[in-house]
Amino acid sequence: MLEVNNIRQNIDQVKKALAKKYITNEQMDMIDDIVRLDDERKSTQTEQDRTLATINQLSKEIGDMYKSGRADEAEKLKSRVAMLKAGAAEFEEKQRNIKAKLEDYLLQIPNTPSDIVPVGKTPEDNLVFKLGQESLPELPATAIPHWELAEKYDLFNLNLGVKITGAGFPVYTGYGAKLQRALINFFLDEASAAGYTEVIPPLLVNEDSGRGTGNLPDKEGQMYYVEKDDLYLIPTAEVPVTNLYRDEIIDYKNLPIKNCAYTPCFRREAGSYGAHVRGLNRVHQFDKIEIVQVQTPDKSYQTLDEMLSHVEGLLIKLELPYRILRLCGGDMSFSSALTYDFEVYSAAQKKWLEVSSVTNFETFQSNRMKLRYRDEEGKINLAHTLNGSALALARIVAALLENNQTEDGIVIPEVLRPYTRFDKIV
RNA sequence: GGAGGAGUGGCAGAGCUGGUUGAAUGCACCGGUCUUGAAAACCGGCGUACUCGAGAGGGUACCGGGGGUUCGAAUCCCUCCUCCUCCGCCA
Repeated sequence: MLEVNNIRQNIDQVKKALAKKYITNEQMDMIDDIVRLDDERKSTQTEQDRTLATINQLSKEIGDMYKSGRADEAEKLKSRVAMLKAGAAEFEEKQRNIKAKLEDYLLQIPNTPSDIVPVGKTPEDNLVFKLGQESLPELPATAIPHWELAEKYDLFNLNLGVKITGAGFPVYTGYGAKLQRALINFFLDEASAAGYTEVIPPLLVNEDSGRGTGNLPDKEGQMYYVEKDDLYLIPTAEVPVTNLYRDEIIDYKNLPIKNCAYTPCFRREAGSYGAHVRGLNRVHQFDKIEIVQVQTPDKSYQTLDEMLSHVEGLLIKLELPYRILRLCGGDMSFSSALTYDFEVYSAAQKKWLEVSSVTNFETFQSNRMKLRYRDEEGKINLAHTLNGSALALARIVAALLENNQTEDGIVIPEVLRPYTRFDKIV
């Protein structure tokens, strides 16, 4: 959620920046309405406060009158207070309506993209910020996609998932399951080594948490919802881990906060079916290690770079061909100020698969969740929040299987062998 | 799930027969005096949000959340949430 004062002070820059996200004319108009509504909110508040102050004053006098036995005078004042109260109630009603509308508008305005976000509408317009290698691997003609490899080596089974749950819920078996566990441990160890504190959060969150990170109300349809208990299954560990600091004021000495968490992630992915979602390319449940940081505004972009190097380091160690994209305004998420996507090349499908998304939200999430910090001077400000996948498993597995297939088995990358305790899937 | 108790400032803990209580007191924390330095002692400061004001400073709201009674509520009533104790059930 954008800060009203920021909109107020930099309205032209805000509008210009939001044009890069291709917001609608309706949304553009809301920006002016927000300032107008905020003016109304202030003046109403002032009037209301004045009325309440008078009521408080009179109530005190009434009390004194009763104490000194002037009950008749008190009765007279009471009727005056009654009138004032009616007025105060009106102001309150007015104020409630203004605030609701203001909030409604504010929630519909996406975050302003950073200056360096490329202009563009679709994924084709994303900037290839870095290509991890000079050429892409070429597999022999006999190479097969990962879902066929899975069948050949009994690594995972989607039909079994259909039987016990439904489409998009893979059942990992044997080497496949072990590979999964090895990757989780590898990623967690790497994050710990990079200074992240490991967290195991709940996998279900309440509405306030969903709202805090911006998943509600914007992406309500993406999350599984448990109606009976009014809880949502997490689409990413970002939601519980960032919300750990909701409504907190953190001392600047304790920043940055660096947390990592492994969790399964649940996504409904409503409406996306067909050939491009085959195998592990897009599933409803997958495992992911997420890194989350809370940082002061002056250092958050430095932190973003640090997170990028961390993720890049993982891909290098896994010897996977990758590229880094800087997302264009039209392709980045509602809450993001700047996002880099990491894609790995899955050589049998000849496809780039997104395996990580690293984002600086600046104050967009912290404003929603009132996540603040106290600076050297004791002043309280909104913190910046950032997160990134490090990494998302299902697609990493897909690429690993495809790229490392040989005549006599699938070769496990060197760094993973201490974790898998086998060199090759046969 | 059933019965009972409780939720107050960073923490501990008063107030809860309604009226200078945004809230005693202690601890913690910050500044100062003293000291060679430290400790102790003493003095002062020490919530958040919104709002008015150039500033000094003022106003409003908040004692788990929401609603109600009243001229006036941390204090009374309703409701929801959470925690504790006992019983039941269970990994």
